Amino acid sequence: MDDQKHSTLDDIISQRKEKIENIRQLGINPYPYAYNISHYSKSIIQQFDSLENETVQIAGRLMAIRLMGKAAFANILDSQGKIQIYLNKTAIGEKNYELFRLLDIGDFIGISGKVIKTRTGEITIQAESLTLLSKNIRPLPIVKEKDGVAHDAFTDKEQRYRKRYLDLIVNPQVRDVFINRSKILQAIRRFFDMRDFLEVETPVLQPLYGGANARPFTTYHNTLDRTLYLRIADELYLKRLIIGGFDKVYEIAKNFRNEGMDRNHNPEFTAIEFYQAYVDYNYMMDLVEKLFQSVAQALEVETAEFSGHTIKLMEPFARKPMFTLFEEYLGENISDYDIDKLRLLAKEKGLEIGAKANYGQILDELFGEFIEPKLIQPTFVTDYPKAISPLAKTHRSGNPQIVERFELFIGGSEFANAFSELNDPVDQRERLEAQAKLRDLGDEEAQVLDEDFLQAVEIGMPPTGGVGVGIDRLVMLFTGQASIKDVLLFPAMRPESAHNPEQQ
RNA sequence: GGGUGCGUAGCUCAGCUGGUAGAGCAGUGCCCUUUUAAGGCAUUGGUCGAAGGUUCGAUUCCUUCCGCACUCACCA
Repeated sequence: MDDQKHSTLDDIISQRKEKIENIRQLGINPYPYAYNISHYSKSIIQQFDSLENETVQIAGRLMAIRLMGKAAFANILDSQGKIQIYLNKTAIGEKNYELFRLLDIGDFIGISGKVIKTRTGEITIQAESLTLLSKNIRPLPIVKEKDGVAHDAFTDKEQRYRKRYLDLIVNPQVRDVFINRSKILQAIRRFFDMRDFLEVETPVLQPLYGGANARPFTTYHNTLDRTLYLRIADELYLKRLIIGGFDKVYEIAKNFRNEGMDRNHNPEFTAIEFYQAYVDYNYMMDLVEKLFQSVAQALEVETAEFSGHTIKLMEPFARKPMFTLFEEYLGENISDYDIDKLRLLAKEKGLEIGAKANYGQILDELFGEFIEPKLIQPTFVTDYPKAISPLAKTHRSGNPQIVERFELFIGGSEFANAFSELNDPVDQRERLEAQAKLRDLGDEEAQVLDEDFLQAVEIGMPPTGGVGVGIDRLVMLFTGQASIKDVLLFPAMRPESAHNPEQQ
């Protein structure tokens, strides 16, 4: 017998193409146009008592075949989960059984049949008819499972990220993460819509970029014959809308930053920014706290497991001025330190500080090193140095070095950044001019002076509170994922160029 | 960017101090009409990430490069 067939990947693919021809010769279209579904796997299992012996029609992907001569069990995966089907030659007929023998794991099929329980008690659909819905020609990773333990699971992270469709087919817990991501986005939109915020869209392609300290992506518009930048933040456009008279606006959008990639950073990431007229950062703190809690409610959780800690989400978030935290964690009241004393303190604590660092930057370094990692439970840190906050209003206390700004920290990382927005046009111009000087001195992340934005502020901006929240990180918190790649369907990956040198 | 580790069949993994590779699953053929990591018998399948080097001989040792993970630094 020369029926043995090789099984390299190419062999398997050509075998499956032959099967497609065989199926066509049976008079069956391997790629039909539609199929009527009456139920999904999960609803059949949940409603078994009322569905027993009823006829249902389901469709999904064949994930396992246990063939026994003239009968077979198989598992079907649909959008809700898996269910077992049972077929035998007598019930489905000669021709359909012949078709079944030409099927492979990975094919889509439709099954019409009775809901039964097998001898071992598994809810099963006893097929009365079988319809091929789409033939697979490239083999899937095979994952087997017993007692909830997956065997030979598809675990290679690189392959999972590069071929997310396989990851989603084969790893059900991955599907859940992205379902939860969608629920989180829905909850956020509902939260702002209920409070009469207007959802807006502002440019991704910008002649100038601003609103954050970051390096941009650069692109080029042929008709305009000029360089454009991909947005690094929504801030300056959303403020123009507050100036334009919308009192409450929000935007959920991709930002692009031409910086490093690691488990907390992807070159494109999603953020929400929201602005409200006539309120200050205290009001916004309340709003952020309510936002997090309403997301928790939408997911029906009160805590989150994140970076090895149980985060309590439903209790009031701590609120502490930066200087108070310094006193708590470093045992020193540094509120009236000048730059030299700060520099000395940093040195004593063994922290390397660049020679050009200003007062605010040294303070920020100290904070990032000694305090930030210790802020595990949700904590609003308030009142930041002015030098690192060019868009925030000077503190009402009168200390000219401090602005009204807060950041929310959870599990040692930043989740939100907010200001009482600077609306004094003269002050704002001076601050952006100071940033421009930093740029001239070589700080690539310093902000660009946006003349149109300054003119807008000169037209008059009401007192305004503004907040930015990183959505990917929020999803990491609520889904317990340690890497941003696990909450992005298609995370940025370096090209696999080794096998395709032409693509370079 | 630095450090550590990894890259072997479609998938999951072995491969000891160098002698051109093995298993399970998937595939193929046969048996099997309530199985469930179904089972039984047989069987195919690999430029061992890429390129150089050492060697009579490299999956194994060395160098460089590519990719991924972890980690430190930086950033949201």
